[in-house]
Amino acid sequence: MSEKRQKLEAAARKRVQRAGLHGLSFRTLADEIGIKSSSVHYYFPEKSDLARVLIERYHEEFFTALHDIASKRWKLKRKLSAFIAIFEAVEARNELCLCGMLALEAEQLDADNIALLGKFFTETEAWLVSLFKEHKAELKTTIAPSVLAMSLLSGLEGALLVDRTLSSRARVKAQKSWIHSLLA
Amino acid sequence: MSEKRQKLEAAARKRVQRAGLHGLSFRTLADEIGIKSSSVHYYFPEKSDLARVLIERYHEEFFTALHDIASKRWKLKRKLSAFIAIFEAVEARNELCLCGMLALEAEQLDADNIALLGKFFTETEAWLVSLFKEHKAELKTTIAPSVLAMSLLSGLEGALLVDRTLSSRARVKAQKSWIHSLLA
DNA sequence: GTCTATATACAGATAGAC
DNA sequence: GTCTATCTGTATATAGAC
Repeated sequence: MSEKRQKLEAAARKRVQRAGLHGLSFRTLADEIGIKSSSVHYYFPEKSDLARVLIERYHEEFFTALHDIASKRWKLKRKLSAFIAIFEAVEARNELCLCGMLALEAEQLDADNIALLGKFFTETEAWLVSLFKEHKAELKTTIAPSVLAMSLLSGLEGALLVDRTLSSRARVKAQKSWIHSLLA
Repeated sequence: MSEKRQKLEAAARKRVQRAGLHGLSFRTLADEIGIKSSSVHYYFPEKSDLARVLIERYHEEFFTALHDIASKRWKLKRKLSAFIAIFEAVEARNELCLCGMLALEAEQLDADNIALLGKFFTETEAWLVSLFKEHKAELKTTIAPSVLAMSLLSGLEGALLVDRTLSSRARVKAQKSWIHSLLA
């Protein structure tokens, strides 16, 4: 992948995680990289092409991190902390989850991209479910793993959103202390 | 309040809860009501004025519902179900929480409106905290009421967002079953 | 690959007549 | 209160030269 393309993707992603897809324009994106907007169209013919690439790349990187965590010989508590740390890092950069942001803009996205978002969420939940099942002995709760997985992911996505309006990090922290209270 | 003004607010609110503030234009809003966009400016000089009114009205109605719930002689479980039902109703209309939607668009809002969003979230959490304290005996958990409150609200906001990409209602349901598992 | 130039559409907002 | 008309800005996208 060319250097320009990489710079474009990085700048676009940061902008989307802060201001949403509609908050990203080809003009300002081009300005930031030092080219003209018509040149951005050379790399991404339409805006939906750019959105698709951003989601796919985010998905890739996110699951690379998840696989890293899963491969470690750690206790459940530490693995979950590492998972939550991904969201803490996003929050520390004053950003939102790319897929969470785009989910809110679903009305403006095409069906393909919405499907990619759905895939991101269900696969993340599936990863959590397998984690909970693998470490079943370390969980002291009767809540079903799938409910736990959905609640944790929803909670983190919502926590980023609420915290943002208050310049706080308390809600992501709350998610962490809630989930930790269920561990042996 | 005039009838036109009321119609405008209702239509604007529905549109924002589906497509966000940027997905609402004075032109299409005017078309829907049967007036011209310049007439919309008569009621709401700038778009931020409309946003402010929408947040304030949503806040009002939301807390009217909360006060109704709090005044009932119900068990905690039933009160929490009624609270969650507010979000289920939003989801059933294929909408998002108005404040959750605007939180994602925070970058485009002015400071006053962001403050109103923060107020909505903290007051809702405070309401939940007082509810948990009032019904302390019905709670079988060591999790602090404030953590519980933040987790539940974040969870519901995030659940609406994730469910939307999957045309599902499973995540709001998961929030309900998670919180119910903590009740005596 | 990148540019200039432009087509086209739509946004928020205002002036001034009625 | 509502209109017509318009200003101004910005967006996506494309054509065609270099």
